[in-house]
Amino acid sequence: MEYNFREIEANWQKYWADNQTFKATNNSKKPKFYVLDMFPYPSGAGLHVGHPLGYIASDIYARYKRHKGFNVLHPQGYDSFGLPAEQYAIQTGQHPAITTEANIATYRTQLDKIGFSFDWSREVRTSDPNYYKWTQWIFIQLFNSWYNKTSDKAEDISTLISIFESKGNANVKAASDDAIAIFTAADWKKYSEEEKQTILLKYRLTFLSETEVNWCPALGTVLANDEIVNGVSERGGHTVVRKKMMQWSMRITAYAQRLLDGMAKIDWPQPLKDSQTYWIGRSEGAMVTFKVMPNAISENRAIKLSFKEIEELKVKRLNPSEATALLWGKLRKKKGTSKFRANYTVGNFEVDFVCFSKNTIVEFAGKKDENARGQFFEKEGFNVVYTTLEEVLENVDSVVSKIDTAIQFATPKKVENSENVTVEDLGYQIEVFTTRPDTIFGVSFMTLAPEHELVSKITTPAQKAAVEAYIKATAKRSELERMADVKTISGVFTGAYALHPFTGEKVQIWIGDYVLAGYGTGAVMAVPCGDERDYAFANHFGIEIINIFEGVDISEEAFTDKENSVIANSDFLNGLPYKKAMKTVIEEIEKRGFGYGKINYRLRDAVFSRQRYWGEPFPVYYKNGLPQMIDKAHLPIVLPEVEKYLPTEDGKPPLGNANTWAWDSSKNEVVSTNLIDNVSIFQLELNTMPGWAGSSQYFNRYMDPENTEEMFSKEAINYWQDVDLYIGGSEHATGHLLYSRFWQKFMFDRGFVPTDEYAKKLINQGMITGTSAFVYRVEGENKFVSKGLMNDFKVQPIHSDVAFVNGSDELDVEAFKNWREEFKDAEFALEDGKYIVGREVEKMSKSKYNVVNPDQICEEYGADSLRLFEMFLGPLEQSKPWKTSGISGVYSFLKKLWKLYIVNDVFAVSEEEPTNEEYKTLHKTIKKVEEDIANFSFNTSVSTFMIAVNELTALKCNKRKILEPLAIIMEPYAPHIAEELWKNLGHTTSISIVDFPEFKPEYLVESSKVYPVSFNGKMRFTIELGLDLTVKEIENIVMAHERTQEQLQGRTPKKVIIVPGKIINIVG
RNA sequence: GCCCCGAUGGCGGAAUUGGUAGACGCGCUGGAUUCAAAAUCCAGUUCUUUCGGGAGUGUGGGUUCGAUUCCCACUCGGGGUACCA
Repeated sequence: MEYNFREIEANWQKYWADNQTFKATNNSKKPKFYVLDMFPYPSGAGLHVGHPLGYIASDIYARYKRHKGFNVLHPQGYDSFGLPAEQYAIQTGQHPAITTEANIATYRTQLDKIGFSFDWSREVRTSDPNYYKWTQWIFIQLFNSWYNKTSDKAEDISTLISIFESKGNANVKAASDDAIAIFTAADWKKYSEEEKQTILLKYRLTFLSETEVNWCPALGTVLANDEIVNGVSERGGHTVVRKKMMQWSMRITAYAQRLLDGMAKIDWPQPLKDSQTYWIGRSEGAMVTFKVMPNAISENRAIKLSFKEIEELKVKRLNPSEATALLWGKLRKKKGTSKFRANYTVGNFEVDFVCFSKNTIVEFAGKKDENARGQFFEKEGFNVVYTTLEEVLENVDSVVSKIDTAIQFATPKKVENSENVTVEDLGYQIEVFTTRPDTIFGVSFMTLAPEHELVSKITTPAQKAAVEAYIKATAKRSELERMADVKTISGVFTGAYALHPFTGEKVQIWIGDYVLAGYGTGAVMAVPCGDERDYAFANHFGIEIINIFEGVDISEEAFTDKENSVIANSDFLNGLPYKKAMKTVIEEIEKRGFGYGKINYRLRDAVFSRQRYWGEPFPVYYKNGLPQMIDKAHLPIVLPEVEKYLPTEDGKPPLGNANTWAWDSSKNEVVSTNLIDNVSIFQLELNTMPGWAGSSQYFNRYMDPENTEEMFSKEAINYWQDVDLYIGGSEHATGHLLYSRFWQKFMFDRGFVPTDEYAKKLINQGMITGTSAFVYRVEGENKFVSKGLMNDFKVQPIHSDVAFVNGSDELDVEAFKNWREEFKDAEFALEDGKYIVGREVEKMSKSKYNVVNPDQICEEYGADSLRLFEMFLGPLEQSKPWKTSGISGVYSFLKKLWKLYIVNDVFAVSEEEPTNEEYKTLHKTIKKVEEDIANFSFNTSVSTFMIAVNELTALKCNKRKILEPLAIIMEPYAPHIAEELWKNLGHTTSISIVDFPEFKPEYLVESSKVYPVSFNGKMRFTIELGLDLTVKEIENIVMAHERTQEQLQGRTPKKVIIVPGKIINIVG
């Protein structure tokens, strides 16, 4: 009776499928256990041996837990939306759904051959409308929510509306867009529905905003930071540029602190937690406001805007509302001193129209603004004309005449400064965020990002040309150039000064591209003595460097060791160490009112729109430019058919090609785009969702995947709760694994899920790399020399397919010759009659001809061998190279195991009582394997099995009481052979849920120990002694031993250390 | 630059709280079986040696009776991230 793995494995795979052996029920008396794998993206290349590594580990764990009496949920599915299928569609015209379906079929066949205990009845696919219905539903929930910082959780938008209705927004603490105008309850009630919606959009957890995005022209889409590698796209390696676009964003920043805090209660790998912590980038510090000194600018105030502002305002100007367009049509004709500008900024505020030479602002506010905005304009001496959109639409000419009257009487405001020069004080202020407010007395200059909105306003005439040239030069530099060249120090003085808030001294204001517009406020207070970049900048431009550290020499470099700093030369901070100084200075800043303590996060809100076809469509249509959610009852909004998968000619996303992509709001259905009338039929959103949308809650959908009424029932989520073990790659550290935590917290806040962390334990499996094979071609000849001879020639290494190479690195020359036409007639220089290849460990890839498929291995050695070998390779979390030749070890182990159950070529076990020695082997194996599974140390379990089988073979053990439990403990690792043995042992049901054998320590009790005897820590010989001996007795025996005397050569030992049961060490 | 992980025979790796370094397997060497091959089985396999031993876990130092394991400094390799104020 041979071990016929092909037959055995095919039979049991069929049995499991036919009997739904691994189907999990949503109610059981057993305790639950949820084992999850990161579901794969079904690529066209299929699986290579690296992919199943994590699945095998999780499968072992799941199978083990079934033996231990748990109701195990172990599902699998496909993350089936994504770029490759779409790229393929663009090239071939094949619908991505078709190629995806085919790829999934291949994956399924490959996975089935490995014998996983997945509950396939729960399969999900992110591209299935029945699945993405719920992705759309979550999107709507996010849209209908805001983050209340007071209750520190997401709440329904209705709670925000009721606050607005009763108190306005002045006291609302929310995660929201910056600079939302303050309004009262009365204001709110007067706002039109459109205005209300516009305001609410600034608070919603998913919101539309004009964001600077990573635009990849070659792919025609926006990419997230984690989709960009070294400045180019991860897929395809195309150039990426910055571009402004109207995009959906997710307010993940609202959860920054909770995402940090949550890590304390989850058992995830520390490096992964570290990288999330770094990505979130919490820094504690303070916001400090510096006043800009009044300048001697006498030019007109119609200062050119920075390019950032121009970009922003351009969009507004290009898409004016009807009323704005109408009024602008009139005002734009005014020239000279009556010249107006539309959508301009004054101070920190944006106004609808402004005429600087006449100090006149026109606002669509209806009435005078009593808040900061109105007060600022008043202080600045602006004359504000208030009008409304309705008024303009009704009678534009009367509004124009009102404005004419206003500018007739207006005069520019003049103020006196200390130097008695007539200047304009525009009340500009620069806000900075700093993590070192304790060093504020060391500030000797400030630097603004070139894109900072104040740059254009504060620059003096003398510096104007230089500043503009610098801004232009910076704008031209690509991200790549800026990244490649961080050492060059560049910047320009604006000519303006700020006032130091404590000392009142003049501080130069510079611009420099080392300050990033996108982080903090886009401005820094520069402390050269305490910051390397500030130091380099000051040094380069000859700016003063003030030393405010006690006993530190800063003549060569900045002193950045904050923990060991003591402040000096700083008024009330003198003598204080870092922490105390921080606390003191923040208190003082707050007391004096020019700043406050603040925690800043590096984490940005996540852009959620992709200009792609193959992704989830948004359940959104647009009415008067405002997004409207489609009711849950009408979901899913199914991805429309398009003729071309490329962006449209006018630059719209691929969905712009769809003919049937409009929403009929009365019939509640998707209709032809020709019918759009903006009355009841509207344009649907053209963007699709990013790759991480579908993967952010899939683990919860597995709990109740067939549910058509809810994403999952309350009963299901309350039963399964969360994932007990999650296995997948660490490459998702700052992508999927962060976004899914964010969504889970949101779902928790809104009461949909019972826990705010969805995975208690996470393991990152390491990568399996390939072992590439190289042949060496003599340059200019069609001749290959064996590895040992290559030094005698000038050779060029060429990848050979690893299939042609055996375990001894010997090349099958004939197979290689037949591989490609050009090698047919090649000459081969051998050594000892063999051609030896060179070997190198590289990532598995088609182009390196080092890919090994699991199917090949299953065909040749069987799934059980593959499973054992993948585990045997090394620690799960470590990356390790694959070498097929090694598999013969586990293969012959399985054959040996099989033979234990065979007597005279027939299946037979003896009912005889096992010997103590046989029991000892069994129980030490049980003990070790259970410990190994608990530690995810699957590689050592495989060794343990080998040792057990070797020992039992040596003992010629054929006893049921040993071999039956052995089959059970083998089952998680090698389920097919275990099932077959179990059946042959006379059982009629699957082995998969029988109880795991109980470990009995009494079989491992020893009466003696082979002690190592060391001299000065070096082991010299061993001696077997009874474990019941006392320390004194041991010492007497050892000291009397002839080998001891030999080692000591007459010396008396200084000390004898005896650890009973462990070692004996003689020092002397 | 910063953060993280790693380094043990020809190779993958083992040594769970500091206690016999190299388990288990591959490969290799020799042998048995065979007409031969495959398969299987047996023995050997860290280096070195004058066969008594001696050295040895990336390098240098430290703590300890004892260090692959703990501490300090460094070298090399892999991964992540990047002018974050």
